[in-house]
Amino acid sequence: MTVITRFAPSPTGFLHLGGARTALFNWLYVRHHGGRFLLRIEDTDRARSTKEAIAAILDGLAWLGLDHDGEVAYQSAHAVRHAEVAQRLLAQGMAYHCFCTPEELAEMREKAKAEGRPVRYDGRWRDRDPAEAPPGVPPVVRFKAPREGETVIRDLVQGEVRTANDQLDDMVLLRADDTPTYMLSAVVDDHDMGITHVIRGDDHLTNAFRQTQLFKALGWKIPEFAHIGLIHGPDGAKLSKRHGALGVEAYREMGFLPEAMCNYLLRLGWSHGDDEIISTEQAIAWFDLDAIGRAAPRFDLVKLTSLNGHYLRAADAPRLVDLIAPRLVPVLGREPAGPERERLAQAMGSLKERAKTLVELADNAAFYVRNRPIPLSEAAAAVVDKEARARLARLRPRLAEAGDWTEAALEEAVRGFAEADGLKLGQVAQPLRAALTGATISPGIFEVMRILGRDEVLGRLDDIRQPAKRQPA
RNA sequence: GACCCCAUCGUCUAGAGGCCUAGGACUCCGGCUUUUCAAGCCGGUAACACGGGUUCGAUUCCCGUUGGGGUCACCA
Repeated sequence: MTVITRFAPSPTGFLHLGGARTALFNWLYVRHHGGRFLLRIEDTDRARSTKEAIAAILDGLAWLGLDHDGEVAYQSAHAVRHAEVAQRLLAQGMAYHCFCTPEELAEMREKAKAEGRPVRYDGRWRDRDPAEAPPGVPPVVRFKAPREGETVIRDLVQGEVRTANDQLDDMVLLRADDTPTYMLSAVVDDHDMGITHVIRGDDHLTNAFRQTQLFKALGWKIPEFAHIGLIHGPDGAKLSKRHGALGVEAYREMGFLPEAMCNYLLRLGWSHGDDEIISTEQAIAWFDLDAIGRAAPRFDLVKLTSLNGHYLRAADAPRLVDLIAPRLVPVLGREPAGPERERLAQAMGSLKERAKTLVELADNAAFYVRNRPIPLSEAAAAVVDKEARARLARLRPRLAEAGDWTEAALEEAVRGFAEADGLKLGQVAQPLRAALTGATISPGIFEVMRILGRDEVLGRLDDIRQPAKRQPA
């Protein structure tokens, strides 16, 4: 049997973390077993669905590298088919017209609540003659759900879960305006698309019971279900706006790499022994549903950040230069060009060890391409006091005359100077660092000098002699 | 409230009756290295929610309690 899964987001917002993880699991399951991963936009609520949301979801998936097979399906395009299925159920006596008004329903709910009874539709039109229908009330079509017995689903993650049928009321299939509801659309589309495995958030677990009943009534094969725990915030409650729940594009903006995001999301609720760093290839080879934990995991930005640091260090220089180039526009006024990019590429090796996000990386790299005179941080300004400036002034000719502009030669020159002056290396290196990078923290100073080049180094040393002309950082 | 689900360090988790003196990762704290900061390496703090069973033996199985979560729309 070919495995066919789907990711079926409703386009009412960005691709949030939970959705991204659901998509990832669906994608991995298919890539592992061989099969098709379909994408279906559940836009049956046309009032809340937007083009922007669809674009954001598509962008998010593309960024994460979760490519789907075939064309994107839009659920709204199948509305006629869905309605036909409802009519068929109606004709077979497995569904019925309900003439309750919204007000009547609200009243029913309130009364049940007040009496401490479960809030459900009481089935008052289930066996009533449509001839008794009140005038002017357009009916909805409700599913005639079984009232006895129980519905059991064998969930691939949650195990066997059962619910008494009297806990489930008669759901609406077709609204008063004849449009299909989610419950109907999802079942019909899953059947029509040949979905074999429904992997989705745990919040759909109760829907699985109703959908199972519908599948049965229609005489269709029921797909396998796998309900994965929802991602929770630090306080244990479902990730929501109040936790600052963000779309994946926000994490991209914060400087996270897609591979770090995928690795993090994969390890959130799923594990393979003690493995932490897992490549996409390994993930495909190892992934399976039975290793998914049943409990809801909490989102931990610190761990994501740490993982991102790892992938940043593993990334190659040209790619990182490409990624930070747009982030350098604020300091350069434009994206870095040829020679600047070359300089950045050379510096990337040691720069990436000092950053956990692309934001940090760009910040730390900026001094390499800044125009002179470079601004000094407060701490750096404090380092280059009068004495330190005098020291640098004495060092300058030595550098100007240095034979080779290699790290070894530069180190020898600076160390020799420090020794001759009876100084510790740090007493020379820190002022030098401040003058050349504008900060008290940077990669090794000799590497910085080498990459900056003799002219730039001497120029920046000259700049430091006229502190009055500088702008504060 | 009803129904359903869940429960190992702060967090993500390993563990599928004796391999557990409960392992790994992140965080945190030390140390090494050192021109700063990282990275790296070494070391440390930190958990089986509670109560009953079952068993020669429970983190692992069963029941209950507690705690947490999810769902109860003409939304998806």
